[in-house]
Amino acid sequence: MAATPTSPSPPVLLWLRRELRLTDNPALRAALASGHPVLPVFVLDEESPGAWAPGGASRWWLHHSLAALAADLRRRGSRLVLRRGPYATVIPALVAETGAVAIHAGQPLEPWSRAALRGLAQSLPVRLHVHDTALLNAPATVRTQAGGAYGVFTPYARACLARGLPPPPAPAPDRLPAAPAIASDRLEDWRLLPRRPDWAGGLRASWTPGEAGAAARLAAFLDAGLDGYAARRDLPGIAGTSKLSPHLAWGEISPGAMWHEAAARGGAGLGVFVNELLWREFSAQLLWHNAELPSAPLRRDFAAMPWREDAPALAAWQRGQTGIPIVDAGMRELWHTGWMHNRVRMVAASFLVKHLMIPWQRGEAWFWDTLVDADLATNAASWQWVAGCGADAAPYFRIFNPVLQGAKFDADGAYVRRFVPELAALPARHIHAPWLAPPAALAAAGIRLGTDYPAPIIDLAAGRARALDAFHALPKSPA
DNA sequence: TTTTGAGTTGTTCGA
DNA sequence: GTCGAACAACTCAAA
Repeated sequence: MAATPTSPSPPVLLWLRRELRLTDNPALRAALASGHPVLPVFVLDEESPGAWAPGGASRWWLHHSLAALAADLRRRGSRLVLRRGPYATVIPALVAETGAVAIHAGQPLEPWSRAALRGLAQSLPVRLHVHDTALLNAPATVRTQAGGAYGVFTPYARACLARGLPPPPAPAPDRLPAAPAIASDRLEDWRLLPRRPDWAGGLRASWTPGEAGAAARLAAFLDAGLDGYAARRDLPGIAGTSKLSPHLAWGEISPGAMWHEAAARGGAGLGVFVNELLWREFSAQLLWHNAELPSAPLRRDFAAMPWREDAPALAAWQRGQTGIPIVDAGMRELWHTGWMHNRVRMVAASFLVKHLMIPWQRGEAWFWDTLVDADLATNAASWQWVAGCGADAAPYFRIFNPVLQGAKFDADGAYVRRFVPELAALPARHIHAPWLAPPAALAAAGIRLGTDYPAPIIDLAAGRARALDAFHALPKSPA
């Protein structure tokens, strides 16, 4: 046989987006199974039509997650390629540049990403294989007996639980067959990290982005045991939640792996913990079936709601200067750490949309920018739920009283003290309503209301009454 | 097709 | 201080 120059075997592209992990990654496994060299790529797309570009906190997270992933790949003889631009131009260019014979990607859940992939599937000269990487159950596969999509959580969860445990997570490969080297952007050049000012100090102190950080977080959470989870997860002053949400948001860990490890440990809180995973999936399938979820109320009659645009009140809420301690503590926790305890999210969100009657989309946008766990589906579905216009929404009269919520879930005031230090010296019985504290108590704590800490920007009872009136005035039953 | 039971997370008021 | 009822009506999901 005549000697012919051997051309390098053409690669397959492993297109990673929100599955920044090597463990339990169906797209990676399929790419490896193809027998071709695997070229992992991440494309930062902030330009596709309708794109929700990552917010500030998410960009910080993404930078460190990509750095961790690149290191994990290097250790396995591979190299992560970074490119920036619209999927519709960057992906075809990568195919042409590398001679790739196929692409393996995760199934996107955001409407704009789905649209981009649909277009690519039509136009690419090679096959685009899409794998379910983000959810326990692909949205299209969970249907009511009538064939429709679920709009109520409990029956949705029942249907998911009937399927039982997902398959065990696949381990990360030891090595990836290297593809020919091509140019990559430098991560630093993407300028995902804040500078001038560098506001990320609290984030660095709170989080370890990346697959290893996710695994360590899960292990620490499960080491503490699931037994008290159902009650402890509601207390913002203690470490009672898993804090895995940002890792899940970027796919550094799979929900299936979380379920498996939690089930292996067992504990009375297991069911509640799995339900939290299913809430994430419920939101994802709501977005899957309602592309307008992030912008328009699911219940159309809410279009008539007399929302108030109130820039000063919105700014006070964003900065944690409303004069309502539990709200301000939550908003400051968010600002400093990129995360807010779930219970406090509900209270702070309810205060914005009910007491202040500011459109839920303003809160959604702020959370999108400041949360390290920002997820399009969860964020939109949760804000709509609080506002009362979402799926399975709270009854209109369910308006959180932030004073009662504080007294109930932060009884000793530890949470408020941590994030609103100017109130730290107030005794617990006054800390959630300093405007009701006797002047002597305020003086003893060194607090001048209106100077050291704001007076409430709204009378809680009046705000509640105004919201109830507005809900009553809504036209009944949508047209 | 009709019926039936149920629906994450709350607050207030009055007995 | 505690407890139960009221707060609307509607939609969903399954039998």
